[in-house]
Amino acid sequence: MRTTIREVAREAGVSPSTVSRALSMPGLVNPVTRERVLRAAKRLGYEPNRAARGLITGRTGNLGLIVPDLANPFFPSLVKGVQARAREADYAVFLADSDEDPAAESDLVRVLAKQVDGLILCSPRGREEDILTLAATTTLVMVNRRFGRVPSVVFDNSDGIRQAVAHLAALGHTRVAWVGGPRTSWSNRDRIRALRSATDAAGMDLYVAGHFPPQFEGGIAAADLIIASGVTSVIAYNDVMALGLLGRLRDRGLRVPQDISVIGIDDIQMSSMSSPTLTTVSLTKGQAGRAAVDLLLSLLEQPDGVRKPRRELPTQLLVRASTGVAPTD
Amino acid sequence: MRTTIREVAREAGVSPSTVSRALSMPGLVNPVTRERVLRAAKRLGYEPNRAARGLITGRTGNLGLIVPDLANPFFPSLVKGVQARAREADYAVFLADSDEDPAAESDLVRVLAKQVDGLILCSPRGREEDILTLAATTTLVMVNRRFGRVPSVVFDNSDGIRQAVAHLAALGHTRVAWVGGPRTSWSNRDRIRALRSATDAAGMDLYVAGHFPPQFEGGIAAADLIIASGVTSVIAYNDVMALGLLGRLRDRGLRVPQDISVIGIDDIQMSSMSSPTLTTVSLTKGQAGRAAVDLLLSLLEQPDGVRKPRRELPTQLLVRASTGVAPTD
DNA sequence: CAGGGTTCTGCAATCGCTTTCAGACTTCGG
DNA sequence: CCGAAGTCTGAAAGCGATTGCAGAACCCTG
Repeated sequence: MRTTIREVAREAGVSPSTVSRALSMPGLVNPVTRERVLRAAKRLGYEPNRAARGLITGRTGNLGLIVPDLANPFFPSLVKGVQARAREADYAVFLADSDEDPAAESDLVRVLAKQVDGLILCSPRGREEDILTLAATTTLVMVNRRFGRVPSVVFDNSDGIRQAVAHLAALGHTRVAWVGGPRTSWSNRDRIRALRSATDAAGMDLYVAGHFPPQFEGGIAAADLIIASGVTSVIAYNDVMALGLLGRLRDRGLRVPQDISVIGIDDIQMSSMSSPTLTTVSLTKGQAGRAAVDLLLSLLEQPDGVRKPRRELPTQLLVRASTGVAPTD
Repeated sequence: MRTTIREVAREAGVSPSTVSRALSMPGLVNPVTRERVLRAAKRLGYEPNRAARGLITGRTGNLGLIVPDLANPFFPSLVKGVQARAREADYAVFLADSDEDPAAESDLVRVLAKQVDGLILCSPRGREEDILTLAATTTLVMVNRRFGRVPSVVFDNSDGIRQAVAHLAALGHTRVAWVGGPRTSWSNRDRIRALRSATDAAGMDLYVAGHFPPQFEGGIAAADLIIASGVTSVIAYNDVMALGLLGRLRDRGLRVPQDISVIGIDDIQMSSMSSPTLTTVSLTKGQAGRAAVDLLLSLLEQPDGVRKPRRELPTQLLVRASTGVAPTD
């Protein structure tokens, strides 16, 4: 049986109210009594029952985190960041994986929303209206997507991509291809927009190779188009796809980076282990998780008073072995 | 404001008790009234307050899942399995990542244990006594580790490793090396034991290359030892290490599998994407997650009545490109 | 039609905590 | 030395659900 507040009260020779106050609003209680209460609590190993507290305060002390696919190495890092920051703030985290299924996602959200104080949502493709409805009833922060007045944490894709393009230009490349992710993904749209303006500014030719699933297979599927297009460099929607690309390019007999340079986005662990190691736009995924929690918590404290409910995190090009000077033909 | 049971009661023209019963113990209530209640509930979008329910029933409807490192690709798969199965059973999952730190882990456990009905613990290196203490106060299932009477879900390492050794033997190998994981890891001990008996039975020489961190770097670090040992085949503690090994072997100028065959354990996504693709002992990680939840739930239902609180999941050698016939010198 | 048994429903207690309100005790200025 | 202000503490009322108990209504049998 767990010890309750009454037992602590009895042990300390005070009333339950005093125990409650001693624990959660010190200063309202005489230092001497408080000390006595605290000692009694420790002696009995007392931990307040969160359900009971939540029942009356209306807060659960829990956060919800919804990701589309934990198998995508981008997300574990994010989750770790969320985890760590939430723990520091004494919140526990409910994790749900929607398996890339928007329908499952809204179910999840509905169930989860009741049990948490706030929600962190990575839903690159969920319908905007669904999200707006949700935002109206729950405190929520979106990650990797931005629209309307919904609080969000995103990466500065433009800057990272600008760096990538500058890098390629410096290496003498004039033709670059884009291997696109899902058509409906916000990041994908954001990134290609950034890429367009960067290549325009640099006077480079851009070849866009449609939309592919954001997985290894997507990169494989794109490779032959890329080869046929005759570009000397390619930027992929994410690292996993870039790795797929790398594999298929090699199978087709091309050498990276001598024949073609490849850049990814994300900086997942594996990208420093591939051969060649992958040049990539590094995203601070853990920080994004922490930032999302921070934003969420401040939103919870002052529902309207948050001056800037949008955070944009810096990105950084990481040059590794998959990019080199453009082939001279 | 959320709708409460009283409002539903009023809407349906019955008492709160009846609403409660209609929802959670149908059969105890007249079909006609029940129908009326259900419609009222749906109309009002009623969802029972879990905290309130938990307060009286003593159950939270939550499960806790503690993993050592979400960045290790083994775990996301496990988490997904747990997730999915828990959701089916209408449980939500608290996830905590201990960052491979046993101290942090026990804190986590303490906090989490209060908020869940049961705990799934992946703690390959936690102290046995800590776990026993925990098991005494909480319903818990361990994954990937077995000792005492603590309920557990593990993989049949012996069988997988036997398959791997048989495969190597069939290819003509007579000398095999083991690249070990953490000294204190239960799986590591279990696997090397299995390997010893398999190589003995097959009359093969076994070279054990100490202990390495279970990461890519660990595999890299082991590679030179392996080369120096003169074996023609090697089995690594896990896929990530095997991939590290692959990288370093290539850098050293060895061809896989012509000069040396490499086998991993886990079957992480990346192992089918490497070059060469990795032969590996495949573990059904998702199933393990589901099995852990199943076991936990049955334990919760009948604390003592579970006939076999240990599950062992099958393993299967997956032959890919990193193994080939032994070099003839 | 009386009496016993079912079936269904409502009342009220309760889970463990927070919080309002009022009372008890101090302190202090006049 | 009295009253006002200030400081602590306790009693009690909930939060929103579940559930034991008892009463009401109905069924059936003899």
